[in-house]
Amino acid sequence: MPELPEVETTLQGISPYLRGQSIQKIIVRFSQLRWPIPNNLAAQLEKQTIQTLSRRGKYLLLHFKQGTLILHLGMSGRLSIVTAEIPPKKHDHLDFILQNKKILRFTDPRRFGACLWSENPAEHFLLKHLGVEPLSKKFSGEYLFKKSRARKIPIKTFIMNHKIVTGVGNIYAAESLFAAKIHPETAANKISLLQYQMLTKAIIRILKQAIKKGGTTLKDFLNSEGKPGYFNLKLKVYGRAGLPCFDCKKPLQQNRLGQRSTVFCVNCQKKAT
DNA sequence: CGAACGACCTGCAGGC
DNA sequence: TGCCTGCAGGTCGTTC
Repeated sequence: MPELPEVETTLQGISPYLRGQSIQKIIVRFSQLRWPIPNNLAAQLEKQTIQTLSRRGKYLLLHFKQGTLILHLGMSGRLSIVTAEIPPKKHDHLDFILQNKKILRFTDPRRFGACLWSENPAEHFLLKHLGVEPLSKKFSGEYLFKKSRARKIPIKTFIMNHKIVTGVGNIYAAESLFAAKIHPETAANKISLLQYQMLTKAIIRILKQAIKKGGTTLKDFLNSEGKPGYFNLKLKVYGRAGLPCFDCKKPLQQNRLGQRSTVFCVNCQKKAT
């Protein structure tokens, strides 16, 4: 489900309910996520106050006086704000019961998500090596150009590497490359500075637009209020293999690239040589 | 160092 | 209806 826009949508949805609230109780129903939820989480956080919230790439961060709770939604994770009348369902692994009686509920069928605690998040192994934020000033065509000179991997794999730039997943990588008219299999070091500048602009524009629309709902993404996002109405290539390209009307092709399905237009997206 | 790929896990669609 | 296969929004860890 979640790439950067979905995580950002989630952050914006839950923040008003969480900021300044203390945690009354934590219920862990199932702790085996990508990494086990720490045993001492409840002892650590009960009666403590969530001061602020933020996002780093696809990670959601809840900041407390003593440290930071790091949440990742994996492929199928979701956070919602519920009340005690709503009984937990099968994959509702974790509840944070707040002072205001609202509950922050973590749901994740595939359990690729994570919930970890760190007293020094900047040095945490999951966050330490993350690259630039695509919506920050550091993200530019020059940056990608420079980082890519020794890289022969396909450009799509390159921009999905979060040590380079964080938060660009399979949907938005495909959409951005279509917008920039770059073939997803082009070697990263064969792409010109000018093309990287176009690509950077496309990524920024598409991510911002997706956030504005509340993210992309394919099967099951719902925001924290249980409402879907509407960016899927704007998708031009993702999920459209075999259907006509919106620009040239030729059928879109689907290849497998770095173990991920990749849809593109052979006609509009040219490989650099 | 970079590249390729297996691994983690459930749910669902499609073929037989 | 049921069984089997393959695929799904992520990304770490291992191996070469």
